[in-house]
Amino acid sequence: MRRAFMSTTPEPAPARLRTIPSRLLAGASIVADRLVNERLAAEGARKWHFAVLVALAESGAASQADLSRSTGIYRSDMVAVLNELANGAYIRREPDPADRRRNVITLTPAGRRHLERLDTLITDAQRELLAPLTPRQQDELTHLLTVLTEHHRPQHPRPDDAR
Amino acid sequence: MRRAFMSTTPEPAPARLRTIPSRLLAGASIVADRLVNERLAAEGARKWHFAVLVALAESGAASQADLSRSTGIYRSDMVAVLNELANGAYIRREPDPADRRRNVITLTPAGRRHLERLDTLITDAQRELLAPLTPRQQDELTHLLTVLTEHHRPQHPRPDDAR
DNA sequence: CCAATCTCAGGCTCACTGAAATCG
DNA sequence: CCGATTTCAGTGAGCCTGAGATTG
Repeated sequence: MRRAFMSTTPEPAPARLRTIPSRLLAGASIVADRLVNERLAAEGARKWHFAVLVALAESGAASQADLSRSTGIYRSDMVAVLNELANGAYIRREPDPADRRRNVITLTPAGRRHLERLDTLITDAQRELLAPLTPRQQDELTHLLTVLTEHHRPQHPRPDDAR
Repeated sequence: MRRAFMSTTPEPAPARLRTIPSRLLAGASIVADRLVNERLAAEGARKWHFAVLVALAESGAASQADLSRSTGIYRSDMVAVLNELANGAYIRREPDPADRRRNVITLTPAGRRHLERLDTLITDAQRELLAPLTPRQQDELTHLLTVLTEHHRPQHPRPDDAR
């Protein structure tokens, strides 16, 4: 039929599978994650590090539960992420004198610099991810995904009172 | 200091995080997967079951390596999926007389019926997923995701000769 | 000798649950 | 007693690697 150079016969996915939105989303998400992680590896970081640092930079000091809600990381996983960030001296974790159940997480100057480095890497990754689309299409995709996720909230059902 | 009446404050994600395409894709993918899995649970199935059954229905009998390439499931995981499908008598797995390294996987009549049930469930899930978008937007999203994933191939670098 | 297939035995990340200890 | 917070322990899916045995 098609007289192309199918030398190594890649065994294409059936049409019935290729157009399923949930499969396309999964595929795109894997591509995106791979791009992001490849970049962040240069700084020995993972995407959650970036999310936590951004949240701290935007809202100032916060408790772990606050960070969990604003970044979408589960409280259980937050512990490990904060340990890693504290090891790099990017954050400080101190008990809250006003409410001694809480830890207050604070961004250090080193953390702020780290954030700016990660921000560059993340931005590069997004650019590479969206490169095959026109600027107009990039905005449209972002918009459509925003509508989708907003509508299906609680997308992360609030890590804590998820019961 | 801070009065604690903000007990149920949802603590929104920072703007700097909310608009990052890779994060939006991850969020949408989670929503989609949850929707799909909730539906498939009614038949005790998972999404890979559907993918394998579709591939078999479209291309007829195939080896496990073929199925791996056309569905995107890794050869290691394929074994377990085929075991599960064989347990339900949805497929048969027999050695290929022409090439005794291979197994020939065949769809049974029960498998074909199972596929149609799963297809309905998957279709329902896609409809619910895309419900917040207009039909025009649904097509656009599918198109944009297709361009993205096609461009960034090998998205699953061909499970077997990935070396 | 090289390549492909099937299988097992892991790896890691991530979403998610349960429960204990502490505190308001 | 109730509810919120931190932490630990663990599950299960999904993506991915490596290696051995068999066959072409």
